[in-house]
Amino acid sequence: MLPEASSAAAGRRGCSPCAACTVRNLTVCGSLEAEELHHLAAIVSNQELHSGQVLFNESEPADHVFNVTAGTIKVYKLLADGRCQITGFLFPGDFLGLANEENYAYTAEAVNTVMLCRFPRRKLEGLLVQFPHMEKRLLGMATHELAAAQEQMLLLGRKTAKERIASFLLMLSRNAARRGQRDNPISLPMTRADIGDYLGLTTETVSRTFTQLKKTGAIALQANSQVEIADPDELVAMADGL
Amino acid sequence: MLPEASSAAAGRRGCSPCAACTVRNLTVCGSLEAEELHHLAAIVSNQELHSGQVLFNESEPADHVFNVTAGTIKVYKLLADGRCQITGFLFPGDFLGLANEENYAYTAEAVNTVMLCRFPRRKLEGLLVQFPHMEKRLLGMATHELAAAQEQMLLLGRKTAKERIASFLLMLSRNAARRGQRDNPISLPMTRADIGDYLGLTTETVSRTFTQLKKTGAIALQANSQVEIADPDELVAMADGL
DNA sequence: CGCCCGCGTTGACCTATGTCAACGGAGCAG
DNA sequence: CTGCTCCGTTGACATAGGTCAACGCGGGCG
Repeated sequence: MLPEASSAAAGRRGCSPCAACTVRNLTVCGSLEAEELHHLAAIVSNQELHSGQVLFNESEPADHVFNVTAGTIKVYKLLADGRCQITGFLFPGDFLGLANEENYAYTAEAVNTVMLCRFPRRKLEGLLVQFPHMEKRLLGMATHELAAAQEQMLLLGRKTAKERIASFLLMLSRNAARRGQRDNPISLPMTRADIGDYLGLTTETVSRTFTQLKKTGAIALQANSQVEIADPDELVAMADGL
Repeated sequence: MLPEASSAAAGRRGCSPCAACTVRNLTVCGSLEAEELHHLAAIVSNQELHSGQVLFNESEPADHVFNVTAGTIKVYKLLADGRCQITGFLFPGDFLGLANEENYAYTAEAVNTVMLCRFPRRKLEGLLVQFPHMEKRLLGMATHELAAAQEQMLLLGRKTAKERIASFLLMLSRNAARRGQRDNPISLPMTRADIGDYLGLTTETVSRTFTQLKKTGAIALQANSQVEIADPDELVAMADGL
């Protein structure tokens, strides 16, 4: 199954699959020249995951790093009694698996059908030495993620449920725009429980808050888990606690 | 005042101040050879801050990066109505000011008297090109911070007040150990309000939780804001929600 | 075709933590 | 010495959001 999907993808993309990659410019690979891309293509393999499948578990040996090319991944940490904190949703162009330690610091699980590029960590580290470009890009991406993490801490530590939901919707909207997709009716591939676990709320509170925003006319819920941002200014003001 | 402090520090350390730096091995500078250190020493200047002084404000142009050599810095983000989230406390050996964007993403303020090394960002970026060592180390530090940020999200999103305080104390203890200091009576240079703003709690809740831990015998409050961890195992269990 | 089962929603109620207020001690300034 | 002011602590009370429970819908499977 997997090899088949992999070769099919490679076939679609010609001799160097990476050269035709549609999300390349969003990620590490965007920093490379055609010649360098070949080195990358030589160590990459493709992988497909279905909803609910786990890519790797927290504290497993961190042998690979990945690039999402399609679908949505959630990344989370668990407490002993099952309490869950999702630390991020990853979309096409996002990178995951980077770790200092020998082991992953979190679990990664597919939210819907996901396509990934998979790189053996050792080999990628070898390439980093050859291509400082890439290391620089990686540092930039890590710095960017760090800023996002700090924003999320502000949300988790100090925002109300309404502010959290508003911030979340705006984040998704901006994220979609950054990836070149439409930014207004946004799609929520994840469940209410996932949203709750990301925002430090319960499903019930997420649901109630959505209905509240719907009633005030800030958003409109459409078919297929699409959400229309009816009043963007209002939502922005809400997200910032104004 | 500042130049005086700076030259005094340089004098104490001999011709290349960095060579004698006691926190060098904890930070970026630890990845450099003697020769490389000279390049770094050429662009560094020293700075002193007193309690409450702001090193830089959120959204100010990010022209410098810093290394803490003594004291404690708090780094925070504010909401329009004054709600505050401290995203980190920085101790000797910690690095701050890294940003992708043109501007700082947070405010940095001295908790007590602080000594810093200050690097012009442009010049440091120039050195990074020459010394891939350093870029690698920086990436490692960013990755480490990212893991810490995810841990903090779990804390803010899902832990109870007691679990937060226990986690906080253990974090400080481990941090002190990493810097080669004693790890048991730990010192809390920051106020209860600061601790609250870091843990997403109010001063009152922080205070109440400390007294609760004191009563159960898990910790003991000593003079000079020192806290003794009386029952480490108990505290660890508490921090993990067991 | 009809039955589950997972998901979202809503309601009633509960509680951890926030809010508001008072107070005592330590350090600093006059 | 004396009186602020800041900090930490404690108490009484309020509330946002959690918990528990019920229900409806829609899609996949038998």
